[in-house]
Amino acid sequence: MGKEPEQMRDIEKVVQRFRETGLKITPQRLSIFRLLHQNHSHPSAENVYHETLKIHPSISFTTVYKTLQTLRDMGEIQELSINPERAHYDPDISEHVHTFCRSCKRISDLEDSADMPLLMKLPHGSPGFEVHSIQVHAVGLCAECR
Amino acid sequence: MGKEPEQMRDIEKVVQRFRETGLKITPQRLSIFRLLHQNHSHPSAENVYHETLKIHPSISFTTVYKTLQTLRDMGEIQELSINPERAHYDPDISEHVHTFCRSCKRISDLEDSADMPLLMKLPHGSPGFEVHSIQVHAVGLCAECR
DNA sequence: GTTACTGCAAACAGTTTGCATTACC
DNA sequence: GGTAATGCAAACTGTTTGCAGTAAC
Repeated sequence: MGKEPEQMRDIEKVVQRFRETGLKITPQRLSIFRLLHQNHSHPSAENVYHETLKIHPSISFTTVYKTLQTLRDMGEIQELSINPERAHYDPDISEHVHTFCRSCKRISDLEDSADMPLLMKLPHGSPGFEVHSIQVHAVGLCAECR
Repeated sequence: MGKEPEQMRDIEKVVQRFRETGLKITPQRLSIFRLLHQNHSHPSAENVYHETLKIHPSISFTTVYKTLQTLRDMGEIQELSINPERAHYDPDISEHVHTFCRSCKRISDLEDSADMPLLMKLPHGSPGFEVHSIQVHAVGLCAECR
């Protein structure tokens, strides 16, 4: 069956944007792209590094770090400021609510974000402030940690 | 005229909670309490340190840092994870929307948070997740930086 | 061949801790 | 007097950079 078509399309799009911008497609980068789109656990840079290490035993943290920066600057992924200890990354750039567990530090998507579109209109009314994105974080304890 | 009654009450409450918990009221801590309640600019630990330095020229960053931790752990202030570079603190623990300017890094309160109570109900529906607080951040550019 | 990426090592910045001294209660 | 806070200095952790060698195009 191969890979899921959704992910393949996502990765193809990123690859195309890289080529258009004159950026190079390296095996390391491809692995990072794939990892981000397969894994929806909102990994930190360190997490991404350790995972890609399984495929590229000689990849450096610097490469992972710089690739994440590039993707973020292109708007292909969003950098989450939820965990004060480190940044986490999300390939899903649509606006949705995250839950953050204070105990295990896990970040999850809130499934039922039905009212989100309505919610999004809210801060656009701020006088003079140009909203690029909205982050909504529910901070607390997950089912396992309670 | 003296101090505004609101602030005095807030500070009195904190002082009382400290006494009840067996924590000591020092001049350094009092200055930090006052500063937090007078200044609504969502200061970082460094900001608080530099401001208190004007009153206590020998205060250390460690003291400021530890006092902020204590206040946060007591739930008297909230620690904001908006700016990935550093933590900011807010004595207003009511749920309200913050704007964060990518350029000048300033954090402000969104005045018009009328729909906030409605908004707050949303993530409480997450199965098994116990919500302690909700942070809503509008990230973008402020009027001055545009 | 040219240009950009990789990976190393080192620098950085904010945060956190251990401990002796000092101050509050 | 007993207990906790202060302030110093140093350790820590995640983030960021400079640069020589390497690989993509």
